[in-house]
Amino acid sequence: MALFLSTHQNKIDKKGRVSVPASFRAQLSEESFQGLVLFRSNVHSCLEGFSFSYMQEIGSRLDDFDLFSAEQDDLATSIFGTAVQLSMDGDGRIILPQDLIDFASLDEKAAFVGMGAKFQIWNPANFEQRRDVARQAVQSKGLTIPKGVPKGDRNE
Amino acid sequence: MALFLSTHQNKIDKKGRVSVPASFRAQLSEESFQGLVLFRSNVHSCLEGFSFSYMQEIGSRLDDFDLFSAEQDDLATSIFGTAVQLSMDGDGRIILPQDLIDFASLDEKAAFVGMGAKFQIWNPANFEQRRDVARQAVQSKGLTIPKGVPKGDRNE
DNA sequence: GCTTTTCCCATGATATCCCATATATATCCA
DNA sequence: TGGATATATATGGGATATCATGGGAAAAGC
Repeated sequence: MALFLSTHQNKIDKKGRVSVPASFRAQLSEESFQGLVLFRSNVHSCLEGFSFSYMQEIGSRLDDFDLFSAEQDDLATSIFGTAVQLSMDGDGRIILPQDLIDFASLDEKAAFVGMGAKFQIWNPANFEQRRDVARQAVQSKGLTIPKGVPKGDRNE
Repeated sequence: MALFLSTHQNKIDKKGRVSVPASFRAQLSEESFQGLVLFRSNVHSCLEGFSFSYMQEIGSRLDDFDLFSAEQDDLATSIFGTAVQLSMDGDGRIILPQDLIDFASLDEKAAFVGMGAKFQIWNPANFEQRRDVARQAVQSKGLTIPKGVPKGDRNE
């Protein structure tokens, strides 16, 4: 499973290209499809990035809903209908579609933020505020990571 | 299994032709039959699009209903009875039958909406409303993608 | 005959590929 | 240790391929 770590700021050139951080590429390179999937965050004005196989995993889980059920339809519309599949060029760059650039208020720089199994893409200035808010929330609420469930009992 | 992602708007020319989005074509090209199956949605005023092999999957799921039951008869009629099999020309275009154009209220543009294993074709304006409704439903009902729980152990 | 469908080619926009360069990091050898 | 060389990364730009779309010619149906 991919593990995206740390924050990297890369430039968006005038063709709309951004280099995916090399360490993220290393995580994605284990994939059969050399690329990634982006969609709009439901919470923040940022983009969320996943490996292609993670989307396939979501796709097969959606298959467990009844076909044509309202739940399946709503989820598939809001997840797959708004996702964008991007391939990387030989130098590890993707082209950000204009509507996603607008959604995340990106201009000349994009901050790639590792979130473990996924990552986010932020306008660097907006992310600094978000990071401060998140850190305060963790402190004030005393948030912790739940302890590990034995491997055999996990929902994976 | 095919995985249809993202939303693409393509023009319907005066011959009734529409380009199937290139990424959808790539998914369909793995199929033995180079084409797709369309039928009327039972829920929305849009068209449902499937690969031929996924139609076979639907057929086998329908077999789980009692043969000759009223439900099986209704579903089979509304799905298979209205389905059309369309082939693509050398440039990846299909010709939409007039009755399907009318059913989905299509005019000069068609929005191809990826839904994972299937896709939908919408009038772009109608889809924007549908997308907003779906997003609200996901948030208000708290819908999430279920974790991969073994089939018998679910709380559904 | 005429209409409708299928096939083929042209075109502009865009994405992709390929190579060049700058900068940073790592490696090596005296 | 220190300096030189090699490697990896990010970025820029030009050449090429792909895609969506339009239109015409050939083929098929009525």
